[in-house]
Parts: sequence; structure tokens; C-alpha cells
Amino acid sequence: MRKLKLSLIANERSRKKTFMKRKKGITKKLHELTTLCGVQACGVIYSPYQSVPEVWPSKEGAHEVAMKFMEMSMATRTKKMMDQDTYYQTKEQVDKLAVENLELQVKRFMFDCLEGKMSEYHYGANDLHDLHRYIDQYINQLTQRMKSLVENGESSSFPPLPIGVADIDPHAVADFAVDVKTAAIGAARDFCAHIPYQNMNMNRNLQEPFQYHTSRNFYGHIQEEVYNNMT
Amino acid sequence: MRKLKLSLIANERSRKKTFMKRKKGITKKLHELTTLCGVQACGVIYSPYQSVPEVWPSKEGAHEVAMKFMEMSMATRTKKMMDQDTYYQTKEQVDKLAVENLELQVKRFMFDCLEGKMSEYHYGANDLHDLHRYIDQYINQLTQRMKSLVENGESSSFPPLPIGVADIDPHAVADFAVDVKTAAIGAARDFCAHIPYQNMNMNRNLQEPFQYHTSRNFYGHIQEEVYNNMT
DNA sequence: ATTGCTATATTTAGTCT
DNA sequence: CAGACTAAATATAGCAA
Repeated sequence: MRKLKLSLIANERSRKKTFMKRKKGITKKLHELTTLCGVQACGVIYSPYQSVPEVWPSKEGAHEVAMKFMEMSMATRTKKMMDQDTYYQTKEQVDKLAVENLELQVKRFMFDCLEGKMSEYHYGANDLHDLHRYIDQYINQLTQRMKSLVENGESSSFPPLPIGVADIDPHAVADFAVDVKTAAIGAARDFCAHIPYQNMNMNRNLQEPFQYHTSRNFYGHIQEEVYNNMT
Repeated sequence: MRKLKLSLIANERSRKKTFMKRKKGITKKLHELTTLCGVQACGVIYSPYQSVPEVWPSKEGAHEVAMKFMEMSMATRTKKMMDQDTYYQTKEQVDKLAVENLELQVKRFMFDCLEGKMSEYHYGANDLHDLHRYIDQYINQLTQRMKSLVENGESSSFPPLPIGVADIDPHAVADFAVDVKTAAIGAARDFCAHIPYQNMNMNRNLQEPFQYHTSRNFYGHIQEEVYNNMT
């Protein structure tokens, strides 16, 4: 085995082979990491060899990652981030927090989109008109929310954040994140409701009775299945 | 080195150590995969050891992945997927395509959200009122789009899809995806515009002159930097 | 708590089938 | 192409500082 030069493999054939082998290797390592250390992880690989980007630990896994997070209330999440070590010490740190906070929101949003789409194929509703009605509804909610946000400047039940982050209105942050997330999930869900599901292979898992385990075993279980299905 | 049993490591201490080591290992392997095979990849790991989920190949990398995709028009994307080998052969295959198609849209959506958020800190606009105005605007666009979709049943310049996928209106699929994506990106972007950026560490890279390379080297470059910064 | 070390386990590039 | 094989390269668990 020659020592690899870390650059694009010239030969098309062996490049693809390497890709396939290494993809499998990374998948395995991801699986081991999550199992051994009890963490959640997810990966996406785009490749010219597959029309659809590959996702780990599968839609179901990603779904669960999203679900787990959603079990925490937004307030809890916010509070948790606020309780960290040396947050209040300097303005710079507070700014950094704000960024991280926002990053978290968006990553969550991202996973929520995935979740909203991946898990709801079996929901009802049957035509474009319903789609329009649902979306309109979400849009109205969003509009109302934005209006009240602007008009009375407060409309949230979340606890106030510590001073210093005040450069951005924390209520606005939280509320807005919730609103956008809600709208997007709703839209995606409704959209998916219009896909006929009788012949969909993807729905098989969803039709089976859904069973909860305790957190860690639950994920381990899911991911193990996913991994086994993959090799 | 004992052979590992694939189960949660009992000892808290060594679990964390293993986590750190393996995380690094996976990162390296991801980097190698993308470099050697010229593909894009991205990973997310949630852990109790870091308050913010870790993302590869970093926000910038994810941003580029999203950008590249957006260079293709939606029409091109749709067409490309339609051109595949044996798509038209059976109804079942067509159904599968519809699902994959939708998956693609949502994954794109996901990355677009990431992109919309991660890269736009330095945009202007200063207060909640602006935020409200922009969002309102996107909402109106979305509403109009939905209305015209329902009323005249067609409003798209995308080529018609092959029969069989007709169970869901392909125009609606494409248009809707575009609309939701637009709304979400816009909202996220406007939202971010309200974050003061003077003290943000994250903005450093964005302030530097932006330079395009040819696709493959560009990504390789980005990811290499990311990787080097990480070890 | 990191860092380095090292004996093994694991991964994989090249090759053959 | 997809598997098996194997020598070599890597990754890493358990220690030690």
C-alpha cells in the first residue's frame, strides 16, 4: 500500500473505488463514535456517483436528533447556554455567545426542516387547495407575530436574557426563530402531504409501530440498524 | 490495544478521551475523502462536551457546498435528475424518483438555510422595523405565488416532467420549493442583518476579498484550510 | 486535564478473480 | 463492474509523564 499523496486521485476508476471504500469506512467510524461515546452525529456526502447525496445516520436518525432537541423547550435551551462558565465576563464573550446562539438556532432550523419533511409522509390532506390553505394559515400566523413584535415590542414568555446581549432583542431572536421554524416545518409537512404514499418504499419504517426507548439506547438502536442496513 | 466492544464506554473519563480522539480521526478521514475523491461532504456532531454542535467542513465549507449547488438552475437540476438511466421503466421507479426529488429539495433547503444565515452577517439594515418590512415582503411574494399557483394552475418556466410523476404537480413541486427556500433564506438573512458585527470573530473571513477558483481546487483549498485550522 | 508513546486493531490501495 | 486478498499505512486504547 503506497503512502497516499493527499490530492485528487487522477485515475477515474480507482478514485471511485477509493470513494466507495472510504465512504464505508467513515460511515463505520461515525457509527462507532455514536455508539461508544453516546453522542449524536450526522453526515452528508455529495458525490458524482450517486444522484442523491448520502446522509447519515439516515433520515430516521436525523429525525431523532431533531426530535431530541425539540424535547427541550426553547427557554431551557436559552437558559442552558446562559449558564455556561465565564459568559458574562467580557463584552467580547457576550458577542461571541450571540453568534453561537444564532448558529445553534439555524442549525436547529436546518434539522427541523429535515425532520418536518422526512417524517410526515403519512399525514393526510389531499390536494393543492389544502396545501394553499395550510400555507396561508402559517403565513398569517407569521405576519401576525411579526406585527405584534413590532407594535408592542414584546410578545414572548421566554425569560429575559442577561444584559449585554441586548444589542439584539432576545425576545425577537427567540420568537422569530420559532416563527420561521414553525412556518417552514408546516410548509414542508403540508407539501409532503401531497405526495401519494402507497407505493413509497420510504414509508415502510414509518408504518411500523413507533417505540420509545431511553435516550441513549434509543439512538444506539436506531443508528445500529441504520448501519447494519448500510453495509 | 484491546479489541473494542461496540457499546457505550462506561468510564466517563476514557469515554471523553475516546470521543476527542475519534472525532479528530473522523475529521481527518472526511478531509481525505473530499480531497482524494473531489467530493463535497459535511458532518455534524452533537456532544455533551461542547455546547455548540461541531460542523465540518465549517460554516464556510457548508456555504460553498450550498453555493455550488445554487449555481445550477433549478431547471437544470430537475432535468438532470430526469435524464438518469432507467427512470421511466416502471411506475415504482418513478415514485422512488419523486421521493428522491423531494429529498434533494429539502436537503438543499437545509443547506440554503445554513448558507443564508452563515454568510450574510455583514449585510446592512439596522432595526426590527426593517426586519419586519423585509419579511412582510417575502411573505407577500409567497402568498401571491401560492394564489397564482392555485388559480391558474401554472406559473412556471420549468420543462414539463415525464408522465407518471404527475401524481404530484411537478410545477408545484419546483415552484413551491423555490418559494419556500426564497422566503427562508430571505428571512434568515434579514434576521442576521440585525446582529451587530463589529466585534464578531466570525466575520473575519468574510471581510477578506472573496476569490473564486475553479470548482475542485476551490473546495479543496477551503477544506484544507479548515482542516489545518482544526488540528 | 492535555501530550506523547506504543502495541495492537483497523483501514485501505493495489491487485487478482 | 463487485468481491476477496494482502501488505502497508493509519488509527487508537491504555499508559506514562
